[in-house]
Amino acid sequence: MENKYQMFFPLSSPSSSAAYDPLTTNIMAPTNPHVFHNFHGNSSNGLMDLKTDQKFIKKAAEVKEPVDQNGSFVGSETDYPLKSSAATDKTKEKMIRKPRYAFQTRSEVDILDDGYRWRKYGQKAVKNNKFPRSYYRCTHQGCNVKKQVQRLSKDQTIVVTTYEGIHTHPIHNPTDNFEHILSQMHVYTPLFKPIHL
DNA sequence: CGCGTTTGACCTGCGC
DNA sequence: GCGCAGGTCAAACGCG
Repeated sequence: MENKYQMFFPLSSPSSSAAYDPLTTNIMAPTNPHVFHNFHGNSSNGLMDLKTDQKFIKKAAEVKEPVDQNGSFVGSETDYPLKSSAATDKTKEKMIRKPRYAFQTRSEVDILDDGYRWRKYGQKAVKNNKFPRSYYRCTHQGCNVKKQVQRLSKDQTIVVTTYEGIHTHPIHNPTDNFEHILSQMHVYTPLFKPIHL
């Protein structure tokens, strides 16, 4: 299988402000692929360095489309209960806010092998999109990380992957991890300006 | 047999 | 209140 991915790194600001409250959207600009190496959990790195003092985020704003119209990476925080039936007023206040990161890759395959083991737990048809969205959960015991994978209706060569949560364990297969993928990846950054020009 | 996928049902939030 | 859409569950099924 060919492992050629094109990644859409963060752009400046979303072109459409309708669904993007700047308070709910974290634009990240990794200067090198190593920020992804710590995807399993170090909040001190660039990728995980998110705002933690945000107010309650309206769900509609965060879930709609994690990616802007230019096809860029955005991240946002989400907060909703694992099982919404338990979401009383009090539990809502205590709901764990999980960081959520979305990015696009140009790939022929839907599933990017990032080194973790995922178990698919659902698939849903998405409105205005002829491609279904797949829901995955990390199979590692005690790790509650989820991800959603979806192809863009506009451009079916683009795969949108949304990670939710932080891995609490090492990568399952270090020889085929996300960094490895990145090393094979074509960086597609039309508006992204590297630090060293 | 264990693990992962499929898929319909179910639940909840939101907009009207 | 109702309908829609997103997200999750869980039984059935497939595969190695």
